[in-house]
Amino acid sequence: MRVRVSDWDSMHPQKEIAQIVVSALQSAIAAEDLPRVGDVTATVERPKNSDHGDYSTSLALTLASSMRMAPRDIASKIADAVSPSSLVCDVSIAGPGFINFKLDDGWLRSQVNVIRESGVEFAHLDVGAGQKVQVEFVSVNPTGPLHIGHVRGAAIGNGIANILEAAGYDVQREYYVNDAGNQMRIFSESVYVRFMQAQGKDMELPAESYPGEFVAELGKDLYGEFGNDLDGMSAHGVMSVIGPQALSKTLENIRSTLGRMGIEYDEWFSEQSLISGDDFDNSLDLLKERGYVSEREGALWFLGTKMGLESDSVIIRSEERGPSYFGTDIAYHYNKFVKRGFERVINVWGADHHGHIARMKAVVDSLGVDPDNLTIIINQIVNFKKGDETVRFNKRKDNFIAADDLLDAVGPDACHYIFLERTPGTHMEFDLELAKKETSENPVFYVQYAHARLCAILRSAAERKIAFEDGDVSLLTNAHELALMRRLNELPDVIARSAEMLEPHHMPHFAYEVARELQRFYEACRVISSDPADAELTKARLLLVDAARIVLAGTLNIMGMNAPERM
RNA sequence: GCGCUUGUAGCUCAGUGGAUAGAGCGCAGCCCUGCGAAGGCUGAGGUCGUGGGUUCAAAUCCCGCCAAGCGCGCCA
Repeated sequence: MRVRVSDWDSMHPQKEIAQIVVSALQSAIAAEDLPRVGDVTATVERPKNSDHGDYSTSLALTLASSMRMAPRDIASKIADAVSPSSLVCDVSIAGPGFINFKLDDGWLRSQVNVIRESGVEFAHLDVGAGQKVQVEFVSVNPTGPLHIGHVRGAAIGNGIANILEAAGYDVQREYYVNDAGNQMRIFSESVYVRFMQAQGKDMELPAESYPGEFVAELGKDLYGEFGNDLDGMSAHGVMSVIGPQALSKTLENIRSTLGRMGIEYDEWFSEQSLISGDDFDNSLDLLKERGYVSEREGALWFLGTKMGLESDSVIIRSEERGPSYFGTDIAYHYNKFVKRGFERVINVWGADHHGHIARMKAVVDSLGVDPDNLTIIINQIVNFKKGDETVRFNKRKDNFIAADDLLDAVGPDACHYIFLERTPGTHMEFDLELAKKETSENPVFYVQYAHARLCAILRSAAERKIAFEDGDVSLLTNAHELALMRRLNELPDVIARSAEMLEPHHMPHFAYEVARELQRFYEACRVISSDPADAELTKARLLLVDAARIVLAGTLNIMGMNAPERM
């Protein structure tokens, strides 16, 4: 028999209990209390109803048919075989055959000290085992500032990267800069026309152009900087000077917006470098070698149909023989997997690119890389709501709202929280008024307020010169104290699940639950007491408050948010 | 037409094939001589879009249908 617990390697309660279940099952079988079975996966979940304990497994129900026994009988054999541990104080059988586990109060209390000693790292895992993972996100064309729709991808990509880091992966954050191809040429031409207009020349934008204000300003600025030096130069010459300048200014604009969100990239990867270097040629050679390329109608095609796709796609266009966007994307993924050796790549894309997923997976496959190593996360577009009115934006018409406007209006923290709170697949509605509200209607505020309140208590203790380092956690016996400790110790489970499923939305939900448990505790348990008889209890509760502060701040930080000490 | 995504409380959203489907907001009511009331407690509110199927067990998996969003280029 082979028993699989899960893929997790490091210590957290859920996984510990899964191991307890597996050992119990194995020893019950060894003792011939239960029949032998084939492969078994032991899943331990957190029951919805807290009356059912802290953790629960339906293993007995799953085994019932293969063991030809009543589920409750199997459950009781497993439960009897559970060996004692400091983690669990009670194992019981309930319902049709669930085995429920209750965490030991003493263990929960000891964790207060563990959290205070190790900081939020107490919840960090080694499931990633240092595996090289790349998270590529935002990657908006550098032809203008980010708009509000891009902020969701930024929050999600950054959140996933932070979570994977906490789970022990070696994470690289990357922005793919589309600085080659058609779009870039049109951008350069638009900037050039605006540049000439700033000079007073009567010139009109070509049919294909970026008519926006941003490009107009860019042309004006560049004229201010370079106008005199470029006098009398050919159009081509001028463009070759101001084109790259316009690009770097635009990238600087994007970088600064992301910087406001606290997002820093390890690499801004140039599309052009794939062509000027040898990645494009090498990836093409590899595909040719493996038989996935053919020439037809003057163009070079990727034979997607050979991989089960509906159609083939152009790699090199017939007319000017330039690589298509898809062509360079092949080279880009070749570079990621083959050249740079990422074991796993996660791309966060907007919903308008979902048609590209199957193609990209097929490309990776045909390059000889397991397509499962490429995960593409699609975030649906966002509707913004102001009161009852839906705010529409449209890039073509240039009436889009800049990401910076959103950050000005509601702040980076609210953006992180609200975008992370919903799963990427929801066609979500962002309520602008709510995000701004400084009341408990707004979960962002509720959570940050809870943290500020903890800090206020600790400040107050400091002012009263209460030293609590030597406090005794065994005095923490109140139901609200225990409920809070239970919650704090979920963080490793939450990180494990978020990392495994690549689902950042568990983080804000957890942060909210911590804040709520905290407010209940605060309401029920006076922390700093003026009664000398309570001096020891005060110290113990301050230890708990400090541990809660560490967990809440750590959670917010993983979400890319600040944990304010005052508000 | 084809493909992808979504459909759960009045609204915004969670929900790992499992136990009585949850939370927030909103609504009704209640609670503070002290650490931050920017808070806490209680209650009402559901044909899980719809029709079949698989299963000991389905909001969850499979198929059909309906509705919404997005995409189907030698654009990126």
